[in-house]
Amino acid sequence: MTTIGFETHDHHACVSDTMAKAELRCAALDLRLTPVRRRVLELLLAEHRALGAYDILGHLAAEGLGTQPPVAYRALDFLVKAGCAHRIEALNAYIACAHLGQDHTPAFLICRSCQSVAESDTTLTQGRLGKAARAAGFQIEHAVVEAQGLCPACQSQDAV
Amino acid sequence: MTTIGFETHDHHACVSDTMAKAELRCAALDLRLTPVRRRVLELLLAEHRALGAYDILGHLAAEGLGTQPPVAYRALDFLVKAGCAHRIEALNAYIACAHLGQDHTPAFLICRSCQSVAESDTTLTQGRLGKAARAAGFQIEHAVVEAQGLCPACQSQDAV
DNA sequence: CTCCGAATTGTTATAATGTAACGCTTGATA
DNA sequence: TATCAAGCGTTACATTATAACAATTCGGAG
Repeated sequence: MTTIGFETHDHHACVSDTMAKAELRCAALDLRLTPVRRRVLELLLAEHRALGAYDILGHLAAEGLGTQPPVAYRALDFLVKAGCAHRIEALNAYIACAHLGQDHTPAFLICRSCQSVAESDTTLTQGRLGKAARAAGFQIEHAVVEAQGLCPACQSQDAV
Repeated sequence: MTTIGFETHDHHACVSDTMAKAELRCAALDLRLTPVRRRVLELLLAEHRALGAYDILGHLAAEGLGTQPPVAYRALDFLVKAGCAHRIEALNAYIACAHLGQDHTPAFLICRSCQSVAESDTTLTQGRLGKAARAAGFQIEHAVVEAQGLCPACQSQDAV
């Protein structure tokens, strides 16, 4: 289980690496990473934060890539279905996937102070929730796990 | 860890029991369970399903208890803060708490076919997510755990 | 190469969800 | 009874999301 997001890291490499992986993934799955879709993924990758659909749309509009809501929603839906991005339900927002290529069930750690989001791995059917589901005869298909709180950096700042 | 929601049960008793507990809880906490708030809780309890704010508002309007969105949202916010109801982020909807009186972190099993919702208990800081959070130095304040899939009844029906 | 069909994009309009703000009412209490 | 905080009614608006259809583009079949 690895957590990505709060450590300092080579962000430029992190962005270009992930874009490269996304290219490969889409090619392999015969999905078309069109200019709008590619740009939306870049925008998401540029931050380790969740962005709302209308934030994205603002960037796209500024760059002449689309002005109406469906443009942003379509690109985001594509990226989510392709596994290149995740939707954060608690924020009505989207974030680039930090575990591209691995089949995984994401769990998020969302900082309420700086809005950064870390992506951690979980497994669907193991652990407590899986146990409870089996006991109830419930068949899990998709899980939303989103923890909100304070990231390490913001804990320190609060203490000051 | 107990799961409530998919078993057949004495629903009338389940509703009146929970209303009684809610009365006590609000009295104990010096919170006012006003007519609108009480009615909203009853509406939520009447179903083991999540209801949207505008579903609730529809009922309230039909009963002359309020016609504008803030009426429903205020009552729902009150119930959530009072611990008598939970918000289901993945559905933008609300459900009555099934573990009233126990301090708990709810986890939900949401049937995509019949929309029924079961509430299960989890603990915040134990388990995999807690482990990952501690490893990352993240301090969890609130967790959203929502699994979507098929409840036992709907699994059988699908098989037919 | 050209045409076809499917996928994608452009656009309009609107639906669904959620909140800010302000004034009135009510109920507890000093 | 005067006062004040909490709750409620209402208007108006903000934010998030989608339906529907026309126009365009792309890749492959012929």
